[in-house]
Amino acid sequence: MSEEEVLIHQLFDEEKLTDKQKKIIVAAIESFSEKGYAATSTNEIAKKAGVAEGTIFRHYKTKKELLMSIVAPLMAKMIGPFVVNDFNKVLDREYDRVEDFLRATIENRRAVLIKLLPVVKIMLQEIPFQPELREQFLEQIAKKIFDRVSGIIESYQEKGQLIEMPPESLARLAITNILGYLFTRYVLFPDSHWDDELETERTVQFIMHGLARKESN
Amino acid sequence: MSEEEVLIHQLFDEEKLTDKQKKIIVAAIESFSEKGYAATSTNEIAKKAGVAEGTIFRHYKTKKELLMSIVAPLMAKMIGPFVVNDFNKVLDREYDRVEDFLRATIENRRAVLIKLLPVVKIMLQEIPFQPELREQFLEQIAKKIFDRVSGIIESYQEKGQLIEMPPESLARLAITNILGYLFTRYVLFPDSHWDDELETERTVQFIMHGLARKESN
Amino acid sequence: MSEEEVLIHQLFDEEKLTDKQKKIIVAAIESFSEKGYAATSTNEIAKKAGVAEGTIFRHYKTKKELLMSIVAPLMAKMIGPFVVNDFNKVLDREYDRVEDFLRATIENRRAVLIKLLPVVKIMLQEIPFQPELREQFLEQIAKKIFDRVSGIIESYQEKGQLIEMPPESLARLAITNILGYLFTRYVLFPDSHWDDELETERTVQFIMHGLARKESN
Amino acid sequence: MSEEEVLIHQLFDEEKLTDKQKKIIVAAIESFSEKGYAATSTNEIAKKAGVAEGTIFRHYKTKKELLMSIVAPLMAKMIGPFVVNDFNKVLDREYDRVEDFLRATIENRRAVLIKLLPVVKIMLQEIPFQPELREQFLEQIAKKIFDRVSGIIESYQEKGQLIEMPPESLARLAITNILGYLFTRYVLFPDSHWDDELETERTVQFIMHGLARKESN
DNA sequence: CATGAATGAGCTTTCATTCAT
DNA sequence: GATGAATGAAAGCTCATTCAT
Repeated sequence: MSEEEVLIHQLFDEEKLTDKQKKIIVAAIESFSEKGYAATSTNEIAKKAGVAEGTIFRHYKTKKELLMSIVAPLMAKMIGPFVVNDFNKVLDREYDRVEDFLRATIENRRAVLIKLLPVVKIMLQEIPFQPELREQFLEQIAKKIFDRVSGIIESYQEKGQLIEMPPESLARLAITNILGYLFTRYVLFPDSHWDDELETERTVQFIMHGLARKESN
Repeated sequence: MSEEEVLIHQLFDEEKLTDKQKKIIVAAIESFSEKGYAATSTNEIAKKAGVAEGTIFRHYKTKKELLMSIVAPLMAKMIGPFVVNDFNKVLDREYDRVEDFLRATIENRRAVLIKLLPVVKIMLQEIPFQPELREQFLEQIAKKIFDRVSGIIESYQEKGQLIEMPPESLARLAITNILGYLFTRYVLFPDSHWDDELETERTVQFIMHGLARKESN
Repeated sequence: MSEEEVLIHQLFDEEKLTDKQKKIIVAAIESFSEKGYAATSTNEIAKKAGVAEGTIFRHYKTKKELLMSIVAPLMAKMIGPFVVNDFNKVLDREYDRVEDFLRATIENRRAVLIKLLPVVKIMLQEIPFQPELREQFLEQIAKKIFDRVSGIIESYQEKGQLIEMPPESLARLAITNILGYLFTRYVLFPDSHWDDELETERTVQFIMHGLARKESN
Repeated sequence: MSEEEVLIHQLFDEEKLTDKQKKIIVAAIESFSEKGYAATSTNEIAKKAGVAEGTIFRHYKTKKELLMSIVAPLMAKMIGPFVVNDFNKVLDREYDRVEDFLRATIENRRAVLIKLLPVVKIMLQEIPFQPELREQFLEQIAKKIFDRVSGIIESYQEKGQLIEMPPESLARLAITNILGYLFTRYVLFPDSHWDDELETERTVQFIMHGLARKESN
């Protein structure tokens, strides 16, 4: 299975797509992520996909609908692991210590990010300009993840592993660092040399203990 | 002085702009940040600025040149405080403790960000698509800031205030958190209720000590 | 078949043109020859052709490509009769005397000129400004015709019918007179009264004997 | 006096032109002859002339008026030698033989053509598209020259030097050959190697005796 | 289903011309 | 007289979308 087919498969696992549809999606993802949604013409997508321009509009009423059909499944994917019903309990059992939970989360999100990187780029680019997308993202994705993470954090607080601070603030800080790390690693400087394991560990340790030297240690 | 004039003044302090040019710049910033560069037509900018479309092209040979004339000065502004020659020494004296340095830096960058927020949005949006911008940003801005912050961190490490870790990693973590905070505060959720002083303090404390509860306390 | 269809057929005999394409070509020829290439707008051509402006650019990437698509086949037509492989031999047999060859050539070129007159005008107008056209014309058309005519002249010289003079100079003089005649007749003063047969004969006689009165006759 | 000043002086001998006006004229001639009237912008002329665009329109109400102000004096120049009142008599006396008259005319027109070549090009280019120019040229220039040449020819006919044929036809043939020669020499192939004296002589001999070999010689 | 020619609104840019300075 | 900023119409060209085949 080629890399593109993996991407398609990741995004549209259950949906039935014709062969041409897949080609259109792949071409659109490539062009949108390279040049931006507004700067990509449907003609260009059609050529890259090897289909007639009319074929695009047979499957997607408008260019925007094509965009949405790409980005929407990504949102579902992103929220996925956090909305499994008994996520908390599972986590509680699986990861006794916050560090382990963080490490696992980073690895988990990293896997998704790498595979879907172009689609993630498209989503981030278009969120500011597509109110529909923005709303969907903020209320359905960001909020849910945020709430769930807050819940998890609370449970760790109850176990006395985390400092006393409103869980929302802790969630913000934790999420910022995980996403900041992945963003720096894969979007800003993908070409630098990275020792992933080491840098992950540093990020985890930083989240836990900050960067102040402990005098008494 | 209106808010717009402040923005213009902040960006183009030394440059001499005609009245029409200012109007064009203000209109372009507004439209670009609202709808994106590619989705904004020069016709729209002209109307909003109250000038003829031809007037835009008298001052800026192309639409892209107009974009660049807006974003380039921002870059200079961003890098400004970090390239003052003896920044390190000043800081060493002024801020004995890392916390104070962090707090001051957050406040300092916050001021710039608030005033130039729309331009910052434009820059972030277009960096992925304008290779010229991207290169300028990465090599001239990001790298310089990164190096300078690394230097500052080293000096605090030498004073024994920071943990032993490659300064570059520490710099990444610190910058991520400051920008992540400002981004969340002003770009993602500008409309939420924020207790700025408190949240700044939390961010600083987090950077210093992480979010693990200290057993010995 | 209308006059326009004849023109189109003459130029694009083997090519397959859609109906709209034919209309565009006809309209472009008309406008270009009347107002000149640079002074004709694509909007005007579209209106005259009864198609949308976009349709023009679907078939021809640029306005210049439209021009070239009109003029290029003319060049092929012009060179046509001179590049038939065994042209010389045929001529040798067919026209024993130079006079007969001249007369036949004038009639032959006249027929092409009349049918394609507007296109000829366009070509002559644009040769000085389109380097591509100029080069193509000089090297591929003018040179070939010139060489072939020189060859023919040489064969008549060998038969003792023409004076001793470098064939190139003779060719220049002969061609100048034939084209000069046709140009005067059809381009400069098409509306004067012309006795074509008589004037052709005069031209032929002039080319042969000049305009000096033969004292000894 | 530079080459440009010579050109200006040749065209506008008696007129009083300001320094800026001269620069405008020179720049316009250069651009018009290189790119064509319609394809030359006033902005381009202004830049090449080193004046403000407004200055052009201070001297010439429209772009077309600028064109006319360049081409009109050329027409006067062209007709010049032919309208001197007693041209015929002078010629009769000066050039007893037709050959000498032809030779002198070629040399005379050659001098004008070389100096004013760019302006001649402009005129030839624009005659088909500027009705005003066309009319002026045909009725005032071509006709007058034609008539005068016909007259001269008649006088040579009366002296028994030229064959019996309507003088208009003879005039057409003679003019065609002189212009055809000069056009080939200076416009079509200015860069070829030319032995001017020899080629002139050949042209004269051809006009006189044609290119048929005289059996009795 | 798929095509691709056709559309016409809209795009960026250029133009000749005006006019306050 | 000279300037050059300003104009807005018009230029060449692109676009998302439609529809007959």
